[in-house]
Amino acid sequence: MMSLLAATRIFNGLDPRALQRAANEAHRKAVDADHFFVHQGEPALAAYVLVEGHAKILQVTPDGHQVLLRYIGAGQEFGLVAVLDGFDYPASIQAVEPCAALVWHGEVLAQLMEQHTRIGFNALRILAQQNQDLQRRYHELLTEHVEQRLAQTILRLAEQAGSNTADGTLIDLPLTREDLAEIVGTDIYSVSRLMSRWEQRGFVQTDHQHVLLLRPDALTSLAAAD
Amino acid sequence: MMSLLAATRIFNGLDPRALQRAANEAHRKAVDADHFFVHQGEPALAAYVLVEGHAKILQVTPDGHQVLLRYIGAGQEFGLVAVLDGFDYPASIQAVEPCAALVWHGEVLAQLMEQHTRIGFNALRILAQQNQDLQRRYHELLTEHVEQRLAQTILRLAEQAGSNTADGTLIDLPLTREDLAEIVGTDIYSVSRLMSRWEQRGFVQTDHQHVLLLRPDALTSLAAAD
DNA sequence: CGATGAATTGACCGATGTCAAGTGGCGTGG
DNA sequence: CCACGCCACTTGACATCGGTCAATTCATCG
Repeated sequence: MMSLLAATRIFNGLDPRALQRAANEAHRKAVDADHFFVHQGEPALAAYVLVEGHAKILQVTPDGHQVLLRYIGAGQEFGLVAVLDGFDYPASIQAVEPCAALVWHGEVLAQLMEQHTRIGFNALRILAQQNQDLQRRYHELLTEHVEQRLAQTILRLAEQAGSNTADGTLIDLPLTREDLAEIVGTDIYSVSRLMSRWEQRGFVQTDHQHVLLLRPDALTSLAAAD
Repeated sequence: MMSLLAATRIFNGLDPRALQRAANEAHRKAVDADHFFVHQGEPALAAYVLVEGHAKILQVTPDGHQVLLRYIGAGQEFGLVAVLDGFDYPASIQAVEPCAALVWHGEVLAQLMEQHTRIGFNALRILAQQNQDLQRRYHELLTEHVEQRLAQTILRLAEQAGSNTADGTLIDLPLTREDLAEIVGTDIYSVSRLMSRWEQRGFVQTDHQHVLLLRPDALTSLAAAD
């Protein structure tokens, strides 16, 4: 478990003794596919590091509109705001397959941070990167069209959850048209139309909730199109 | 200067000796209206706390498209990523009026953080709040129309930079139609049309780069409209 | 008083969201 | 094992929001 922790961004660069302490303080939590680790709006009491499976980070509006912010995989953390007082979880975390995570109570993690400033800097780095990522996508949303954003999205997913096959890169996630629509910020019809067109042109191949990326170069140029 | 620092989010809650140390390490930097403190993409070497004036935080795309993320005023900080190695500024900071700021070199601030974990937690809190704010606006962008977003924007600006007058809340910033367009993510024509309509209905009153908010309730209900 | 930049307004059109109808595949239960 | 129903997906027709272009007015400042 310690080597596992050493590979995470939040515990990166810690000396073995500190890692051991962190490991001792952790609990383990498993959830079934489609179930939630945490719900948006709840008081943020604990921070998590995913160790098995993939999960969605998503938000819902009062009117039921859902937005899928991103997917996370093993080694990635969520709920870091738990180290701060008075924060609620800003989003919900839903397992897309059976998942397991390590859990730290917020106060415990805060203590670890006080004694090992490295963890604090790591947390800052993580939040700063999330910020940059969000800013980039915010920008995309303001300035780019649905086709470009969908192309970007598929490239990003292939990068972070893709496995190489003989034909191309297969995205290892159950990915419905609705999921894609919630990421890109459109509806399933527009996604469907674009995917059909790309499939005809041989850029991608889709098969029941799975996407196989054949021509990343083609999508890259679509994404860049002015 | 110490009481000034004590009121900032980043140095909030520090004991006087630590405040004194922080104050000793700071430099002061002034810039004229329309000039920049930092430019997007430059290596982030220093962190700033604005002490006079207002500034814009903005991003540009290679194609010249500009996005105005938010305004900041006295006591607010920017460029905190400078405490981390290898980060570039994610946005540019432009003074909208003559401004002054306190400046810390990234490494100096990092040292302060190591010795006063409180600063680190403050920084985490700031980034977490920025994240939440961005997520909320990301969500708005995905799900809401231009009219709702413009209403939201004006309400937000009135809240953070408004002064109460006999007639209503005056937004104390030079605010062109283009500025609004860059915040909302639209063009000056759409902004102009909406503002005209609202002015006819008596919701707002505009006068050469200034906006006077007369009926916040009306804008609130517009912003909430489904 | 002319020049420059901000703002307005109308006409147009395209991207994209909405609605409707239909296909296909998979799992469940009879 | 079959049939039914559900769910994901597709496709077409249509409506509309809002972005683009063009022309004009207005205000400010040198």
